[in-house]
Amino acid sequence: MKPDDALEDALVRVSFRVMAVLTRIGSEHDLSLTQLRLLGLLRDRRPRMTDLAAFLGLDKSTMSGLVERAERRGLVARGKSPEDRRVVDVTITPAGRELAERLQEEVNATLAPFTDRLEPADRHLLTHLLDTIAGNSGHSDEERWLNAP
Amino acid sequence: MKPDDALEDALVRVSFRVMAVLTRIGSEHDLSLTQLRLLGLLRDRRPRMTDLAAFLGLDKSTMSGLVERAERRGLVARGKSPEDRRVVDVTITPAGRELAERLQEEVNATLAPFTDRLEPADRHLLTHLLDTIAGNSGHSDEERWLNAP
DNA sequence: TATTGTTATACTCTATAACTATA
DNA sequence: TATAGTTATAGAGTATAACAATA
Repeated sequence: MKPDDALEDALVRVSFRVMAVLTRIGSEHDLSLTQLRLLGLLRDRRPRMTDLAAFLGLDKSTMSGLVERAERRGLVARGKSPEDRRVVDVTITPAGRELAERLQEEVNATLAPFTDRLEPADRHLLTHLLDTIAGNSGHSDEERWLNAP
Repeated sequence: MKPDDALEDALVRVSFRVMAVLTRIGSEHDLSLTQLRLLGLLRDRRPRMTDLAAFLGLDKSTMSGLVERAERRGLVARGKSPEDRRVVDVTITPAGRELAERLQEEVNATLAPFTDRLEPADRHLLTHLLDTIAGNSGHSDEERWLNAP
């Protein structure tokens, strides 16, 4: 390991811990990490199946199963597009939205004791630094880092 | 969402991106995120099955399958403990260690372009802040955050 | 022909329950 | 009895390949 990979290592370590929190809270509601993310995505989007697969870095056939199981639980709905009748638009249901909001609150509440180890000024600083490496400051690179299955 | 959950949100967003990198690099070597982590854990440990399950937050039966598949690929080995003949110690093989090191290099190289968006001073600062919230500064809280399936 | 989505298949990951073997 | 680990089973997540419907 190169001598100055300390930041990369810290990022990976913290990420595993955050994922552990998400996995636990998800599983308490019978949701996988992927279903959790699906629900989060749908909160402010109404994508077609192909878009979802691209967002999540999954095959479209995987999306079919994912959405099918979420739909069976009443969390999302599938609607055929009137313009292009091949297309399936996916939407979140009221129940799905309610669950997504509750989950986010639980996640934030679980993370809070750890972020509270920092002074308010350091919290702002950390937020800014994370946004910078994620490319969320100014020009929205968003999603550039993701996917590529 | 409370007005000042910005840090929690940034942590979750960055973590998903880091996980996407790990997932992609793992899958290029036919390794799941869990196998990746298993290999990482074994680099400096020689745990029994039960310890591994606790570390990873998995059931012991899940560990059996995980280790069995890794063993079949020659990445890890199982050895019966001489003291307590119920116990199975898991070790990484030379091939497993080599792969683990290559993977870590790939991960760090993939993350580097993003961490390089920061000045060296900010990189050190971010590392310190991440270590602080993860509890890796001074008293080693380690693993406290993890698991709890 | 090309695109959108589903289905069939196969494998990994995961937990629960039942089991074996030690202690 | 209690603990360490495996096996049997079942379901979710995943990709590949083949397919249907639409463009």
